[in-house]
Amino acid sequence: MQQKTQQSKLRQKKVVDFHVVKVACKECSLHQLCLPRSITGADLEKLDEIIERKRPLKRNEHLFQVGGSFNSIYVVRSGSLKTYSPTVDGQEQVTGFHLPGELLGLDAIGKGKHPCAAKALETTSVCEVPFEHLEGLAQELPTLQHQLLRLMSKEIFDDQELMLLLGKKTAEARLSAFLLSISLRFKQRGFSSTEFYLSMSRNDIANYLGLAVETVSRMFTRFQEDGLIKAERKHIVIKDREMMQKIAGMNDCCEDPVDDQSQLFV
Amino acid sequence: MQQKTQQSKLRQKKVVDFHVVKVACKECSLHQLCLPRSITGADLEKLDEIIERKRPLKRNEHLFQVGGSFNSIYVVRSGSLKTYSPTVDGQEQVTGFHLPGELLGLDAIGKGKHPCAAKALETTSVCEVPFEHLEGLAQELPTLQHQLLRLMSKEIFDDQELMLLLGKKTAEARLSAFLLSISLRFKQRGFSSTEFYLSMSRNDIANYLGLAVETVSRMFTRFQEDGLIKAERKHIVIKDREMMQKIAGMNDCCEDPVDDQSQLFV
DNA sequence: TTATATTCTTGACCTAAATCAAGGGGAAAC
DNA sequence: GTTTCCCCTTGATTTAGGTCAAGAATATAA
Repeated sequence: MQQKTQQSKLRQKKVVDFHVVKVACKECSLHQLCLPRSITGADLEKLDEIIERKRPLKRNEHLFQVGGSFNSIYVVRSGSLKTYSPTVDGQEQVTGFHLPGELLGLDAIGKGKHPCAAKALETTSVCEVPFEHLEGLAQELPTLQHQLLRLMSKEIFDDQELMLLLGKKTAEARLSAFLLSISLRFKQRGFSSTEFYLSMSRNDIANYLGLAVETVSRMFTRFQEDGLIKAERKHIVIKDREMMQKIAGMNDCCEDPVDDQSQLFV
Repeated sequence: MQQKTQQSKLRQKKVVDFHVVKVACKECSLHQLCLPRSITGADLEKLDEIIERKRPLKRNEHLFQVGGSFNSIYVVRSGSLKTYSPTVDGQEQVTGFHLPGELLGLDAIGKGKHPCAAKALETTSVCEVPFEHLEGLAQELPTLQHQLLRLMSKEIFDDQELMLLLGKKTAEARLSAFLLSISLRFKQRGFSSTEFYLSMSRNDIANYLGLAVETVSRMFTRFQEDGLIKAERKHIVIKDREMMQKIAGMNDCCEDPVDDQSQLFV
């Protein structure tokens, strides 16, 4: 009861709508992660105005489909999604996983159409940021323009890391690097970096890493035997991070300190 | 003589400097490829002002080194470069090839340092675009901001295509896709799409595609035997594009019509 | 020009991971 | 509760492509 009243107060003049629940950015638990520090006050309200919160997606629901027209970028608030595109032979290719605080849709700006589909791996809520508005706002706010460019640059950089993984690394290095990457991303969002829940199936992981499911499964088993991790179904515990980094053949750059400026909205 | 006088006229009040030869954008042969159509007149002059032309690089000279601080993005005017980063085991990983009209350095915006090095594959000239100035200008010119975002998005999209290649395709599909990609890029720049010169070594190609040199060599041989291409050292002729597309397992999207808006500067 | 070093090609062999095949265990549906 | 289906694991076998080795062609240096 008490809580309800508080929430109402916070929502202030906003219409309560059970389908599109609006929660202002400054009330969001991920606020400090999400916005450039320098954006505050009036600017923050401007941002807040253009952002829409969609009703949560259920598992396996799509956020957008391949070829769908691009209007917005999305930020994961809770839950997780995978993006994937169809290949010629009717298979699907998983192109990425998106955890809370991470963006989707940047690859669609160029063509104005989504080159991949996005599907929720669990119950997931996202913020929708209409791109035209965002562009307009970036025109006014240099910090925001800068942040946007940085974010896209980071995406390019990350993709290149993954290319390296796919092109040159063994199955065991790939899985190790994958787990460490997930671990790091959870850590950056303030979650445990040693213990987490993998919302995606082994199949999705294999697909993403360019391996067969069987290979991934075998690697999980081997990592457990070697005492590197504890894996009970989707619940993972990293036990020997040091060793896993060695196996992954990590560049030092992957251990860079968390960059607070790395996110835009949540 | 006549020509010289003309050039002098065109260069107008600019100081002639043999180290940094300045040539205005509107005089550049690649002008129409390079600039968004809507940028003209006074805006074009603003752009022109911030761009620096560096003296040409000789083969094997570096444009920038790994870890070098990021100040500018670069556009290839003629020649070509490869970008590569060092791996843990002291090897190098080729992350891309850059043909005339293409950009380098977008992956460095995020961290402010170059995550890869860029080396000329032949005598190469580039335009240098100081990033701070570009950002400032994009703040004034919405078209430019938009163009910049589009370009970065395209880079993300292209990287994802390559990830797919590296993760799922056979050696023969990789090489076929590579050759078709080069062919398309030459075409977009107004060169022949069926006959071209590969400035990079087999080694670089193999590295880039995540294959052994020997495998690449064998594939070249096989493609010739099958009458798909004619390859005499680095001179390549595409003889059966249709079949190569089949082998590459191309998504239809790769045959998209040329997008004039795809470039920024040259 | 000859000498030396790359870069490329080809062949023989081997290994990492794919494929094929068969069970086992949870979660969702009835 | 029981059934169904999907996801995961494990084992046996195959294969694409890596590695090793050697020679040919071309480029670079002397």
